[in-house]
Amino acid sequence: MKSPANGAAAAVTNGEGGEKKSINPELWQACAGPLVNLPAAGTHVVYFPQGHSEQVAASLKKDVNAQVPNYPNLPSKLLCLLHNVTLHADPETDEVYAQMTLQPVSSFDKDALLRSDLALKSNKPPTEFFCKILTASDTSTHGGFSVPRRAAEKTFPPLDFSMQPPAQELVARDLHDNVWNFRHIYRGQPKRHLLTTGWSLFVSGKRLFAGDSVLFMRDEKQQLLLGIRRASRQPTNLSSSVLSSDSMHIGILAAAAHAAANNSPFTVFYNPRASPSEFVIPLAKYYKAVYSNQISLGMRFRMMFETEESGTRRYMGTITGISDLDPVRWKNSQWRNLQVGWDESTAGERRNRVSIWEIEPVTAPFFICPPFFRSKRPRQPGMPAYSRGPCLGLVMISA
Amino acid sequence: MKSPANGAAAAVTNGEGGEKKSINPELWQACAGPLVNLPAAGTHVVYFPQGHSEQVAASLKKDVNAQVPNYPNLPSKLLCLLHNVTLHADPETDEVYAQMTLQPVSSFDKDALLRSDLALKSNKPPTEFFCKILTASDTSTHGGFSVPRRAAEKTFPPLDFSMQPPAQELVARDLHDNVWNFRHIYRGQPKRHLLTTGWSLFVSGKRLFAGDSVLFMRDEKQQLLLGIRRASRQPTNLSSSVLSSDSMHIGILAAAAHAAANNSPFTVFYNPRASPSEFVIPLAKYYKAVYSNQISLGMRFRMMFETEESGTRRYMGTITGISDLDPVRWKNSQWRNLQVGWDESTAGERRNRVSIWEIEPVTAPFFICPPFFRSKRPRQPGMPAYSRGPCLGLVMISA
DNA sequence: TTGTCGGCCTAAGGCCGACAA
DNA sequence: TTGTCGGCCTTAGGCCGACAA
Repeated sequence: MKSPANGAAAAVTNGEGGEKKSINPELWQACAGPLVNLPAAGTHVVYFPQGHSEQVAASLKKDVNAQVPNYPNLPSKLLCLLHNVTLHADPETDEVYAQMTLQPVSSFDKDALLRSDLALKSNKPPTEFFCKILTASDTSTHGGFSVPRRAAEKTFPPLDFSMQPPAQELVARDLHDNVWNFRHIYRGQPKRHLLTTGWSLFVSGKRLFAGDSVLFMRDEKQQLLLGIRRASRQPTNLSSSVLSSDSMHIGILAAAAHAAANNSPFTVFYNPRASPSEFVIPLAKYYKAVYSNQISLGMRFRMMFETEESGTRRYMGTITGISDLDPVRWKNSQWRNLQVGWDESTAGERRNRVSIWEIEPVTAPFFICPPFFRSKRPRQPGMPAYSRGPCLGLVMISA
Repeated sequence: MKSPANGAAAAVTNGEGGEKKSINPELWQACAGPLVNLPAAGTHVVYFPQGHSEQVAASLKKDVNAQVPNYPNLPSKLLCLLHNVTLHADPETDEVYAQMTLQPVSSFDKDALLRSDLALKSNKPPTEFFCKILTASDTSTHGGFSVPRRAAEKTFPPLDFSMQPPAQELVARDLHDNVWNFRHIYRGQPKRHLLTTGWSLFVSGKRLFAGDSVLFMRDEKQQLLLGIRRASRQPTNLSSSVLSSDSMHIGILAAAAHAAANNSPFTVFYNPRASPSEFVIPLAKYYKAVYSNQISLGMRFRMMFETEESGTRRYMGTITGISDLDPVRWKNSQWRNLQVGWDESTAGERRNRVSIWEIEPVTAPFFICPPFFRSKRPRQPGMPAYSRGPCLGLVMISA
């Protein structure tokens, strides 16, 4: 739990048994976005096959409602021990994703909950970086890259201003540890920071277009790191030539069902920029949300969203309904079972369904010493059904 | 069964519900290679999940022996009705593949066998085309494409030799119906055919390298068609960021098992250049092989292979063993259960295991009126077990 | 017959400050 | 502060026949 970036081991695997290079966890996190929070290896998590299926659907631009058979023996959530987390980046597109090895377990004890909670709280603050959305000028072959002033001053090594014009060579490494060289110069009238020589090689090599983002940061050795984020939400339906989308959906469910039936480990890939929501939730986060928040119609809440330029901001909303997202296949599932409306009319693109662990209720702030640290079943009967009922199946036993 | 290219419907789908453009079946076939023979829609086939699994493994450069659970209820072969065949090409790589909708059936009648046999025989001879492996000069930015003399004379529109030098504009369409323009000129000392202007755009657009192949053909309207074949056998493990390879293998098997249990349709993708062998076999082809060929150790046979430049040639070999490829998961499977040796020492790269329908026995040539057109079980007990036993499950009933 | 090279010309790449949003 | 443009120079692209495999 003390390894970098939420306990995730960082590795790139070039195919089976291929050479492994380490991926910088801070750079991975920066590329993944400020809302992504991977659970720590060795802790307990709650896995939602429904959300996993959604990610596949999103990756394929396909409807979830494919010809997928029902798996009546597969519950809508699985309590799992997270054995392993490795960070990856697609060698072609630099798309970041994480591989997690999960093992279903039938129960957890107080200690597991404490460890999960501790891991959540021990998250390092994210490393500082700067992120710029590329303009038409940045990506044109005609010129170089215009570096925002503050970004250059904060992230790049200082220039020697006795030179005329001040300039230096920058060396930056990407997620695959590939080296990129840039000429950094401070010139023009008015003066500004520019990357010239080497920049267009980077743009064409990564196939960047206006609207995509580039980000720079420095690691603990002060070395420059370089990541990208693509704007184009167009799902790369590359895999379609190998496997039908039906088979993929079935594969997800069958793998989880098989693992659940045998309590055997299974592997999932989480792609933060492809998926609308995380589907492997730290146990403590899940538990706090379900047992601390009393959900009711009309309830007010806040929720974090990512802004352009990789910032975050909260939006206010109201719970307008509580119902199953898929009443046929996933009855009584907590996966995005809250229907919501948003305060701001510009919030049209925001999702109209969320899960309880994604929101912060405004009426009932979270207390430092929540009731769930009592042993056994923390709540008595008589509470609202939606905050308790679906929790059946997550059995906490005394240590 | 009279539609072009073995009854396959030709379509490109750009994602779910996207615009559909037709794929030229002759061009698809030329890109797929001379050995590929798709079964006709509406006929019966035998589907081998084991072979399907091999294709996924090959696409991922992964071992088949992943953490895939056993599916004891899934037989090693499924008799299916082939509802639908559509031809596709990956929009990124031009990789060709076919999508087939299969429905497991429990039995077939004489008529089904006859229809399958008829479809096999009604295959049109493949359209003529020329295929050239690109040289370093062809792909360098320094020059154009050197067209083999015969190819230019056979496939391109004739030049006007009164011009000095003789030249023309060529317009060719690729699998996606994209148009490529080339200047075709006959010049130099000695004289030769060249493609100049437009060629390098094509090379960079398709990301071609020396060793890849390009092929030209003309359709029935005398329009020029243009396809590519990549040399690089490096599997594009693109899909790895979406689905773990375990889930893919499980998905294949679970989809087939579910369909088999319910006699419901399912969809498979067949990628001729990724897969070592076809895994959807026309019923008649399977039946002839299994019931006409008496396999024994030491038996001599011939087998077709694809040469460079898209030709075919036969190699001679000897059966050296008969055994299960995977005795644990696929017991008594006919999938590549023949161990073979090859006459030519240069045959080192050829497979050491084949399936019975892939070979032509030298000792027992196929007769025009084989015994399997008799109704009911065509052979009596007492025949070698390997040519009969595994056929259980394919039940032919009288019409 | 066709792959590669040197010569030569041209179009695209790429560095610059001007200017304005 | 920074996005886009015109000016101007450099480099890589690309067309040619020579030559040899």
